[in-house]
Amino acid sequence: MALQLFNTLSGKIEPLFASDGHALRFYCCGPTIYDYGHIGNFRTFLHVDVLRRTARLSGLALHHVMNITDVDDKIIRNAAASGKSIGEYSARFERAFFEDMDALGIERPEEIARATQNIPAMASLIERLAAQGIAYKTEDGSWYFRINRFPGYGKLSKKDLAGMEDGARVDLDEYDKDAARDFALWKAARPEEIASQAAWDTALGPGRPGWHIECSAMAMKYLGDSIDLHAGGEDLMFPHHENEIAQSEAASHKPFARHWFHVRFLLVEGKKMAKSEGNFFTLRDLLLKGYRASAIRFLLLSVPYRHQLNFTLDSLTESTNAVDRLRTFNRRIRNQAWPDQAPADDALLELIRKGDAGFTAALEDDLNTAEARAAVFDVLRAVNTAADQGNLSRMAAEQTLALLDKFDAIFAVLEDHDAEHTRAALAWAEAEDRLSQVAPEVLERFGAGSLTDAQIEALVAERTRAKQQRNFARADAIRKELLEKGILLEDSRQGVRWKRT
RNA sequence: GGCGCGGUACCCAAGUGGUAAGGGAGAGGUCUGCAAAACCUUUAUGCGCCGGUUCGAUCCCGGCCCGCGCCUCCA
Repeated sequence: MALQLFNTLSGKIEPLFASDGHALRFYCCGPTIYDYGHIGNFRTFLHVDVLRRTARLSGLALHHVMNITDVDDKIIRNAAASGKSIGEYSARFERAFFEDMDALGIERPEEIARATQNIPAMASLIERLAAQGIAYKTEDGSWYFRINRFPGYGKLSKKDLAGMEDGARVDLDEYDKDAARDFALWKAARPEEIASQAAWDTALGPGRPGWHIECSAMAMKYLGDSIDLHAGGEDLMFPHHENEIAQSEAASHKPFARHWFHVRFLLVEGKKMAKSEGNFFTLRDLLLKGYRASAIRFLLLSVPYRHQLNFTLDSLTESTNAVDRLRTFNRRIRNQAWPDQAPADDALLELIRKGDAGFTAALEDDLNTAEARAAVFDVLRAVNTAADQGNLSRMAAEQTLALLDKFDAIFAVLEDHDAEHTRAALAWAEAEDRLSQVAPEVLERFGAGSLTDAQIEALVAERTRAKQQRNFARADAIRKELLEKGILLEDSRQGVRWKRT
């Protein structure tokens, strides 16, 4: 069974396929690097990541391009305010963006396309539109797209142009363009933009590209006139993606993207998480409060992409516990030797097989991550029960591990890298003089003077010796001391395990 | 006003025309030197409200109430 995915354009769930028979050519609108991203931004990239991983699970090869918008009004404004060029200003936010992507376990696309490195492609696309009279230049030297020359305008967002007549919301007199809905393709250079190195000399005249033309030009340059899939947050549907369609299809006279994928918003207290609302959390905020990167990933993926997710710190704690349970289970099954034979093995093997099939089927059914998760927990409980009763065979354990590997190829939370991401966030906070934002327990557990792994191991060994001598008072004292420093011990037949809480 | 989405147990959440997955939390229990982990039991005669279709609806249709998003930069 192939991956079935909701297509915003058709309004239906449709199979996703590579039209060239080789690789899925897909484009995802990336970040504008004027500031740190918040976790609402990353929700989109996380679900695009699951889409990537599921497509691969279904046998699709990928050619995924993501843009970086490294020139825009906010970048120009902030760069000017700090006396830097736009490149100097935005570099640190691009670095931070990829650090956050890594901490959240998001795979890199096959190609990253920076707007400022693709100006010629944008200029020539505008020239193609100008040659048809669809792009026109205004007195100040800017270029606009003439919407009434593209009859399909509104087909993606299902907007009726007749209901958006000129003058309805926009005062035409403020603009030097033919119709209020016409959107900017090229913005004529202003003096301060030349100072920030945010202007380019092209046949269109000095200036910089509009946001919409960036994506059209880069998608077509890297992936061709007609692409398989285009992804982004739901807010980009209109006008951004609508404008991309208009630009690309008006220029090429071919369908631009066959399949459109939109991820719905993350809410906070019932409202959209947004910079402008001030109700946002960055990944760094949360790591410095002591939440784990894996829990954030798991929470944001647990609600399917077509539903809004109301983010709360409580739900993040729940996710932490759920990830812990999965990790404990994974360690238990992976690190123990299981007998060749076990009673009731056929029934258990069948249950695992069903769980495995259910996991894949759920993902292939429009990326139903909630149901996929549930399939794994079903197996977890049954296998733990069998293991408790001595009824887990080596074969069943291997099948279980195969499912866990498949699960982790999508969810990517079983391997514990949380401490290193928290340490990195702490180092960043120190460098940025933001230590006041760090929760005390994070400082204690991960900051200077916190226990190293070797010190922990030594204490654990000392406690084991004390236990062997039946000096339980000393053993319990060590356990208590470690727990206060965020280290939880677990005794088992296979020895003592410890983990950070 | 136009377009789109949603209202399921204490919280998060899946789902189907035939009688409610899963996670978290709470309570009780088993196991263990004690813990932790794990397991067992337990928490919706009901899926926003009112009608309709049907042998039967949480799931289909109609109306209503509530919430969110887009219609302007925005993941």
